[in-house]
Amino acid sequence: MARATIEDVADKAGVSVATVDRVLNGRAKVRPQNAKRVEAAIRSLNYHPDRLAARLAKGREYRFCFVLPKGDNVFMRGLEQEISSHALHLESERVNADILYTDVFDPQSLADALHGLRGYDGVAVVALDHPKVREAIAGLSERDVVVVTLVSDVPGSARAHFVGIDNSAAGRTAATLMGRYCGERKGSIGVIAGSMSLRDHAERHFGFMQVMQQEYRGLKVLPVCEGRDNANRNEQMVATMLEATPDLIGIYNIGSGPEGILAALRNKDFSVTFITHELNTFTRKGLIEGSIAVVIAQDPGHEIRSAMRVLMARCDRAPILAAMERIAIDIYVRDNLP
Amino acid sequence: MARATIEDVADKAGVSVATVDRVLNGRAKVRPQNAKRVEAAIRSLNYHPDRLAARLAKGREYRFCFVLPKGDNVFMRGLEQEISSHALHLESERVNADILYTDVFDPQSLADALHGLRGYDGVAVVALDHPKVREAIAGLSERDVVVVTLVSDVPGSARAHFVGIDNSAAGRTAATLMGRYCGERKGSIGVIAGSMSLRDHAERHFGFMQVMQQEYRGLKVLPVCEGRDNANRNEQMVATMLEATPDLIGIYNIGSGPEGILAALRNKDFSVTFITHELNTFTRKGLIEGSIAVVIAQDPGHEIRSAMRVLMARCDRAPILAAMERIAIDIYVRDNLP
DNA sequence: CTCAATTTGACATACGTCTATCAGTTCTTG
DNA sequence: CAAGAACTGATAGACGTATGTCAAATTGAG
Repeated sequence: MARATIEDVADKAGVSVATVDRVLNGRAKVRPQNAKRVEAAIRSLNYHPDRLAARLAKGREYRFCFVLPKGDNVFMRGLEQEISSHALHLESERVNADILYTDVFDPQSLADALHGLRGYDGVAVVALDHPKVREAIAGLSERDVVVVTLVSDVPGSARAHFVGIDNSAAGRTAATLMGRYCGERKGSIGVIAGSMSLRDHAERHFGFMQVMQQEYRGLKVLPVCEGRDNANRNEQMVATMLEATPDLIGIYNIGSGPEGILAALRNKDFSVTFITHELNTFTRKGLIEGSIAVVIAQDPGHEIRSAMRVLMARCDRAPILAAMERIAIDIYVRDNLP
Repeated sequence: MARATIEDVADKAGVSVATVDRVLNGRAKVRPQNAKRVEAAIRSLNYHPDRLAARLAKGREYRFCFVLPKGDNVFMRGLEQEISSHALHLESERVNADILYTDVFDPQSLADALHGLRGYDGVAVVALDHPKVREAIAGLSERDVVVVTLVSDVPGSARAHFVGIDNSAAGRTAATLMGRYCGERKGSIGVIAGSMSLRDHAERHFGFMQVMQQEYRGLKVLPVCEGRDNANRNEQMVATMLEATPDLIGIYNIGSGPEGILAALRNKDFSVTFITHELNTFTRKGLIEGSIAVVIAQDPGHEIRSAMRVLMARCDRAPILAAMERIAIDIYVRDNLP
């Protein structure tokens, strides 16, 4: 048998389609007795409104805004590219996606940007975990704007969903691989981060330390060096580190700017196990030539598509499919590159 | 401005909507001169038919059939489960998915099953690479049934698409991780497969050997043991192997039945690096307790969703988004389990 | 039992496309 | 240049839902 329509429901419940519609969309008062019968009919026919028809009828346009950090962070630029290429693909789904750039490191300007957004049905934001930002998210939410956090979460805020990975698990993953790759060898492990005030960096570091301390006591983890995700600073820091630490056998790069670290390691003949995050031209090349042992990544394409799907579903008050929206912690070695 | 409709195109081209429709859907002959003008109008307005409206109007029902091996292979049962749970989810997309079970190891019965399919718009098949199967796929294709191969490909056949991973790359990935995990240690590596006549197993073995021979000469790879994916046989084979090979330091399990291998390794105190395929209750538990070092996997949920999307797109003659349909070779360690 | 308030039903229009029909126009061909 | 063939336009109905209007039915209060 074909799908049930709203008319079937009306027949079954012995009321008119108008009344079914009133129940479904809370359009007007319906006597409880009738509402009950409608609901029973819906259940017994397993009726679900046809989303296609509903969207067509509503002529709804989804207006979304993606709020991204400006700057030359390769990963963020990748996200940006995915957004534009998807907005194109989604034109047939009536999705309009704008991109707004803000300063990553300044909670106030991010909060201001969020407060200034008008006319959007949904907002996806690469957020900073700060009270001002949390409050801005609450503000949007109150105005019925669906908010999802992207890549970096603001736990406990009014966001409807977080699209991204568990960063402390990512850090633990890095540690396990570092420990296993180093095997029986003993020595020091250097850790480079962008800034420990970035929640994702701090979380990765936390997870990394947790596993290293519990399971790989033979490896001595050096204090974090903060390079602000800048390749030149990273290069300099690693060069210094190499001089000061003759027994350095591994480096974990928590943030961006791996090319600086690679430059500093150039003449170490791949003897230092280097684990870093995110897949891009530099890290891809590093994996292939052997200078990078492992890359831990999240798929920006998946994240953008997931954010769009979640925003759309939330706007329609439709359920989402958890398994489909889970963002994986991807491990790449030379041989499983996409 | 809002999306262009078929009417806008008709106006712009100075013809009627009927003519535009004839051009779009090849419904009847249109004078070349008019066809040109319509196409120009489509381009200049960047017109794309609204898929929602089109689907609604066509009232199209997609009828798909998934052809899976019968038996108790955990991975296949996982696929099955994903199909049913998705068919449910896709009821709102008008997708009907049946499942047909066949004998994996018999090309003739698979070919017969394929020949016997009637009334489907699309077929997804976990195939065997055999001339009879290839011919059966060609037959379906001629009757305008879209065929995609799932998990195991039939290269050079008339299938429209392959949904699955590159198995020789998966084997290489396993080898790289095995080599790195073993580090400086020297010793023997055991390899267990279901059957080398299964294309995916043979390919994984090929990739594994390729990397081991080129890069990890210190490790001696033993000849493949074929256990028909049976846990008991696997257990027995590994027990024998352990006795005969005192320097065994790693096992690569190409196929299914890891629980047998785990049983045989029980009292080895995790000193053997065990790498196996696919995520399930056994391998998940093994990763957590430490008896399995790495699991190489493909996401069955993703594969089913991808197969459905590809089938739908091909039926509509719509393009697919390659990046979205790429199935990744997933690497799991204890810390990045979903 | 009456009157007003509340609830309901029937119907119309719209969303953008598909499909079909039929009369009307333009083109071929002899 | 007439007859037939090839093409085109106008229009209608369908898909399943949303939304609005208005009259009819039901209810509750007094």
